[in-house]
Formats: sequence, C-alpha cells, structure tokens
Amino acid sequence: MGYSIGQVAKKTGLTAHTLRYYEKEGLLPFVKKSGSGLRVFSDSDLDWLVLIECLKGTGMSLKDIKQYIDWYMEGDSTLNQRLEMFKRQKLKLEEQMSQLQKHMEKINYKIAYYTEIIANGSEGVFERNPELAAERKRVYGK
Amino acid sequence: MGYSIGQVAKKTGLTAHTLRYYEKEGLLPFVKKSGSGLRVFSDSDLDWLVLIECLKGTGMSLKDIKQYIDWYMEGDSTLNQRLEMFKRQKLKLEEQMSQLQKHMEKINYKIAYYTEIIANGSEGVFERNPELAAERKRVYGK
DNA sequence: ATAGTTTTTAGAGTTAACTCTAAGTCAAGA
DNA sequence: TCTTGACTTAGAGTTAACTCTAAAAACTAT
Repeated sequence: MGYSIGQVAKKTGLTAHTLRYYEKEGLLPFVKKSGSGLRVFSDSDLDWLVLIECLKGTGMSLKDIKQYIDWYMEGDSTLNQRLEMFKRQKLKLEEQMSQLQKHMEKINYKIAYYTEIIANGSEGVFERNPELAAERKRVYGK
Repeated sequence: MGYSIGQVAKKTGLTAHTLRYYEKEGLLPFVKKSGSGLRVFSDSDLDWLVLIECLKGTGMSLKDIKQYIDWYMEGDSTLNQRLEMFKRQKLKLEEQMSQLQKHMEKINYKIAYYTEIIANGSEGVFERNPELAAERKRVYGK
C-alpha cells in the first residue's frame, strides 16, 4: 500500500515540491524509495504529515518540528523531552486561542461600527470610536 | 502629547526598526515629524498600531492591512469595502479558531500518550496510537 | 559646552518557507 | 515501441517581514 508523491500531494493539499522540501529538511525520514528511486509514501507517512500540519498550524517552525522528529528517532531516552515539548506547545496554543478571542472582539466591534455608520451616517453613536482608544490605554498604558 | 519612536517601541514591544519599516510600507500615514525631522507619535497612532497588531495577529499580511488603510484614507466611499474586509477577516478568524481547537485535541492526545508511556512503559494502552491513524483516514480519506 | 544617547536616512542583509527550473529518468496506455 | 505525463536531482529564485549598518544630525544631562 504505497502512494506516489503526486497522490500524497492531492491528499494533503501540499505540493510535490513542498513534500520534497520537507523530506530534504528531515521531516519525513521514513519515506521509502522504490528500486528506481521514486518515493513511496505509506499510511504512516501520512500520519506524520497530519502531525506536521498540526504543529505547523500552531506556529511551530519546521526546525522545531525536526527537533521532535530527531528525538522520536533517538528512541525512549527522549520521551521526557517530547512530552515537555507538547506541554510547551499546549501553553502556546492556549495563549494563541485567548489572543484570537481578543482579536475577535475588536473585529466584531469594527463590524458593528461600520454597519452602524453605513446605515445611519457618520453621526452615529460609534462616531468617536471610544472602544479602541480605551483599548490602547489598556494595552500600552496611558 | 507626542511620543518618540523609542517610547513607542517600548510601549508596543515592536522595535524602532520595525516601526520605521511599517511607516515605509504605508501602515502609519498619520505619524507627524518634528521641525528637525524626528517622528512624533500621537495617541491615535498608537490606536492604529493596536489595530495593526490585531489584524496581523489574525494572519492578515501587511499588504492587506495597507489596503485597509488606503481605503480609510480614501474616505466614506470605501465604507463598504472596509466592512466587507472585516467580515471576511471574521470568517477567517472563526476558521482559525476551530482549527486551533482541533490541533488542541491532537496535542492533548499526545500529552496523554507520552504521560502514559512514561508512567507505564511502552506496553500501555496507547501503544499503537490509533487516534492518529483514524485522524489520517478522516482527513485524507481511504 | 560637551559627552552620551537617540534618532535620522538609504540601502544592504537575513530568515523561513517555500517555489521553480532544467535536464534527465520512469511508467502506463495506444 | 512510442508518447505522454509523472517523477528525479541539484540548485537557483522568490516572498514576506523584518533586521541591521553606517554616518550624520538631534536631543539630554551635567
């Protein structure tokens, strides 16, 4: 059960170029080659790609993802490092989620603001945009 | 009430270099210069920086942020474009938040997995990592 | 007044993560 | 077999967003 690089590109949405780049960077150390040199991806290589997308999606650099993979290949002596890495990533992710929630509030405010002045003209209640000024004071101090 | 570039750098956590870069890219069109050529930031410039950080934090490129600023400077004829931009950004943000939630589940699984095998050795219940294989099938089909 | 710190500019350099090219090899269908 | 499309490599090129440099000018504290 093997997939060509093109099939994997289609499945994952990554390009074949990107998949080769990931391999070159050491992120896909398990991908086999056929007798004639073609890459043959297995289901477990797809599992790795799922994990890579997850870590990348939470802002981890390819370099740090490679560090994890290197630890993985080093075996059981690195179990603690790997656990700690995921714990750090979880904290980072929680921070990100709470940041996004704050960004969402600002964007909702902007949508309300523009909706209001498009409906009622610029003399509407939001005129002086007090929320953002308050926000500035909260964020940067007075 | 004006701030030097160094004061703003301290307030925002951006470097003075980055602030100059933003200005060069057209993101800070309202920053004044003193008679001798020094930048003088006002509170309203800090408001802009809050908004820029918000949009950047939701993944908008500086180029797109500049587009918004250009629309802003064009005046009321662009109110609808600006509203639509924020609505698009809100959708993007909702998608991001739901993605992060999924990533969080995977990372929680990994933390449980590593915690288990560190505690009980690699013959634990998580041995064959079935969750990620199931996830691969869900994500990429087969 | 002078020493030390900040700011100015134009422009060069860096980094991460792709993205593409060229020239050749491999594989599958008519 | 021929052709067409997918795949191979090494290496060059691109893009976004900084990041830094150098030399000069401007503030600030004694």
